[in-house]
Amino acid sequence: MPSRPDPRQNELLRALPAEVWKRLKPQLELVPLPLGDVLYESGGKMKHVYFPTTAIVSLLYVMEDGRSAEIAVVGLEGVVGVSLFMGGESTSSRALVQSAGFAYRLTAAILKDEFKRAGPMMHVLLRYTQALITQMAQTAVCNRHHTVDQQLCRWLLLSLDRLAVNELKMTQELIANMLGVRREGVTEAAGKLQEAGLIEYSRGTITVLDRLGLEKRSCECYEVVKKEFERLLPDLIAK
Amino acid sequence: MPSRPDPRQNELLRALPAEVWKRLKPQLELVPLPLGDVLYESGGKMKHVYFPTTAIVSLLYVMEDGRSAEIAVVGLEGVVGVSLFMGGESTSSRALVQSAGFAYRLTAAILKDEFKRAGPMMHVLLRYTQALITQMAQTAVCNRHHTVDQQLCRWLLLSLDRLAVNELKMTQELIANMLGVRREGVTEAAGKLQEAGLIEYSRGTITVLDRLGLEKRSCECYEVVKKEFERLLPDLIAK
DNA sequence: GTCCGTATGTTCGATATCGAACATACGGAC
DNA sequence: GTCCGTATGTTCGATATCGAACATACGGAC
Repeated sequence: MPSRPDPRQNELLRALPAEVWKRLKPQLELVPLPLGDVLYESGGKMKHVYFPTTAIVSLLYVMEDGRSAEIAVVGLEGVVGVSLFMGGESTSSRALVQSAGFAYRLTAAILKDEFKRAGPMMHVLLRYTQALITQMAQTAVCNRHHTVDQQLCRWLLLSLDRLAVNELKMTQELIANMLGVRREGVTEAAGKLQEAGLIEYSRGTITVLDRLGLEKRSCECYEVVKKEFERLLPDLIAK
Repeated sequence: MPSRPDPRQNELLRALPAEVWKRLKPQLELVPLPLGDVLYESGGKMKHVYFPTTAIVSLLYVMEDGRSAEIAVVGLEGVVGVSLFMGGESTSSRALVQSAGFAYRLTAAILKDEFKRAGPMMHVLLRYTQALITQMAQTAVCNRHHTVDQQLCRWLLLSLDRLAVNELKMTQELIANMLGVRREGVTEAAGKLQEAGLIEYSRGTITVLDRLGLEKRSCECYEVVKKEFERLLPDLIAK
């Protein structure tokens, strides 16, 4: 893990005006997020919201029979725990650390107080939630219509966008759980991508060699989500 | 279509305290929503939000190749156009009238003004959005793991919950578009349900005979979504 | 350097869904 | 009552994914 990161690496925190930032900065608590850590369990009460800087967190739904599927992925562009300020206190999904790193967190009480001011923080959070909704909707469509090959490309790209490096610490088994397919399916799809020279992998590490190539092989879902984030988030500061 | 309905049939409007209601009531415009009407097109600018009373609206994503999938369904328990107050102004999905009826609408400007007061209306809308997020997440998982048979049950139940009657005006072709599967798949699944005595249908009308039976055949997804709505929405008024 | 746990690779039959083509029959318009 | 558009029914080969079983081989611990 890298050394103590700047909280402002998180795009939402960076978007806050100085006045708000001054108020919140002392309340932020740095937490290391090791791979596999569970930030929220389905149905559990949320005590914090997390603003990742170098970590990536998957929002994962686990079914009664143990099968699972990723609903969305959150990195430095977002926040984990939107249901806290939306009013639910809990979600029906699990928040799982997909890539180790750091995050800053705020307690539920402090976040809700700040949200209630109905100022810049609220606007930033709501706008991000809107982008998250798009990602979830796109996941639903992608699950319905696209092949494992395409989905793997989409997934790699979405993860990559939330990291500073082009290397993912991830086994095929874990990716399979995220995509909600068999491990063998991922092996096959990843094999094709490696053969095509787009990625390289071995035992828990995937290196992306040709990002553009991945984008070409991916379904439209990646582009749609990315563009929506770009549309909603760049002018955060102006709000 | 039934005669002029009471706007308070819509659960979100009903949840508003008298003071807010007095302010908004004169601004509400009754609109008939005929089957197949498109309230928003993907990417289009939203001019209104719609509070259905007797109509049902599908949030549908249409892909480049024309294939589609439903992301969520909205009826008297909700509102169409959450991205308007979330900050996006538009969504990447289409809002399609799935069952004819009525809705009341507010202009974007009036809704945003009311939202900005950060009062009961805001809380009601955010809480509903949280429930909508659950529905979308569940759709993603359901698309990944469940059979067409199960999904048809889930879909019928979700639609039924948003209607006053146990009869749906819907062709199998349209249901197929919603579920994102072939029409033949729906014919087969519906055939099984009819044979089992759970539903009865002919040329664009589906009557549910045995609701409990449908629930038994459905995947867990229906229950999860329903319970989350019940958890989030009954205490709306207390907020 | 060796061993062993675990990540990755391969194969095969089963199954759900697809895509296309065509058949049937309901029910409103006339 | 007849006609015809359209909703529903049926069949068949193709394909993606599943589920299970087993093989291979990397790389850290010792």
